[in-house]
Amino acid sequence: MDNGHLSLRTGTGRRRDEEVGRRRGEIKEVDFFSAGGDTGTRSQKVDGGGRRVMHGCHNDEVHTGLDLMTTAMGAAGPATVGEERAGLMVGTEKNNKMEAATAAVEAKLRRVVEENLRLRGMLEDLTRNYGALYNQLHQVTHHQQGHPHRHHPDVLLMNNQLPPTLHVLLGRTKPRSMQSYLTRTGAPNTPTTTQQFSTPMAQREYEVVAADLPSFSSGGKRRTDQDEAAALETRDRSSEQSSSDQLPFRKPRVSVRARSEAPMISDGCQWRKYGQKMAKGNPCPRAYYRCTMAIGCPVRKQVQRCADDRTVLITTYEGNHNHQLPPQATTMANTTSAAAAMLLSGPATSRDGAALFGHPAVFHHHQSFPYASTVATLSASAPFPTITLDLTQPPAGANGMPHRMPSVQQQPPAMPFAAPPQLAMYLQQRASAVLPDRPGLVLDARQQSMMETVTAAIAADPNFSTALAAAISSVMAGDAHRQDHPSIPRGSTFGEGHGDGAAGVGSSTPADGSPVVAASGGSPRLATQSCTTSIT
DNA sequence: CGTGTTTGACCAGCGC
DNA sequence: GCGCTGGTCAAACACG
Repeated sequence: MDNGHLSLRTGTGRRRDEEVGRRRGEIKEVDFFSAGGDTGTRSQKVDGGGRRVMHGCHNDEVHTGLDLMTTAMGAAGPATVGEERAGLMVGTEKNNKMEAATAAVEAKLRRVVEENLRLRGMLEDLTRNYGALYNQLHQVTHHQQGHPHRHHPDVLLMNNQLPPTLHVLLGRTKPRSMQSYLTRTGAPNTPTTTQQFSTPMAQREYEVVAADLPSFSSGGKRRTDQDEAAALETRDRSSEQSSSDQLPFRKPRVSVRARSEAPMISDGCQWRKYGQKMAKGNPCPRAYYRCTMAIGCPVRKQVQRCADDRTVLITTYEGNHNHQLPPQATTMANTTSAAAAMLLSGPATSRDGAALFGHPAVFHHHQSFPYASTVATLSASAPFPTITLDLTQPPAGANGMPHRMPSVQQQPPAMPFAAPPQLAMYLQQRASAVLPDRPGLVLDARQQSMMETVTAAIAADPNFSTALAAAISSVMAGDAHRQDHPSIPRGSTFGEGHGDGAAGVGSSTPADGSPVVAASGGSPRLATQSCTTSIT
């Protein structure tokens, strides 16, 4: 890339640059990446006298030609016939010179356009290679460090590319578990898997999933003999299966960052606290809950305040509910599923995602779905993928996202729950639009599993779902979408739209009195009290 | 008394 | 092998 600049800035063009720069202090760089046809136009500047001055390489001739014409036909016109004849002869000679100069300039322009295209190709290659290398570095870093949650490189990457409202993070949450997984699943007996991890694009080959295997297994302990036997049986069975349908011990996780003073976000399910631990690197304890809406429901969640910002509540869900969710959540379940499908259908979720990145069609997808690339880049990197929904940041255009309006800073209005069907339809349409050449998009098992987790974790509560929907919609649709569906808020920070957890219960509590509050059992007060003491 | 929380202990995995 | 850490269990406790 630099070569292009250097080679094209040498010679007369560079001298003229320097000259002009001395006189006016103007731009010395040439935009090589503007549209090929208007390269010359883009490099023109208007000097103080209104004349066009050409900057950059090979423009001297252009400037000369134009000046010849303007001076010949301009202010110093012929005064007499003789002078006119002489002028015509002179003009013919000048026309010939001008044509020659024009031809030379055109030839040079063609060369420059070709060079421009070549440089653009180089830039794209470099971009792709950088992305691939970054991911490799990321993977290596995570193998070497044991604290993926802290200053996650994915988050840094996303912060460069995503609107702040919704960070969809599909990354490994526990690197060491990969080794564990490989060990448990008999990696030595599955050379394909290990080889995949050692290849340059290894992170895209983590096609190990667990759709139908035990939805939740503790990394912990105290298994009964039956459990152990079942686990061993599962292991044996898994080792016999292809690597594309196994991840027997962990479900994908959904982590939600929400700014709330409440001790726990309302997600519509009933939870029973079964433990609390001090986690390393965080003065706030981590509370462990399991779903009690149905006997044997494997869903667990962890609730912890962010160490850096105590107002941020991090809730991590794991596992899939084995029971029906509240009916009012069905619509949003579809919505989140559609959103997850689209998020997970990013270009790099394919095995050759890096190669696809530069594909024109995919590039088009990036334009229409700006963070798909990020999702894709990260989606295949984890055996224990985690979707992180960051609802703590205002969906403002502070990061310069062009599709945002200043008004998004406004507090979102209470969202009518009638909106989600529209959003669901929209999301599903968008999911199709993202990959038009893959109309029958089929998620792999891991993606499907993650989708289920997303749905199960989020779908239960209208308020939570609304906030999530607002975040997703604001990111994906921008203001254009809001014009179509003005009832959808421009974004919502969970907990702000309906007050704190306790206060927010009223608006969402069903008439039948069934608990919608984030609580264990039917005692909201107890739950609040408990959580207040446990999450401080 | 039933239900849910608290909290210390236990266990497994991992790194050194 | 040892220590650290995350995750879970279960007895003790609190509350309605």
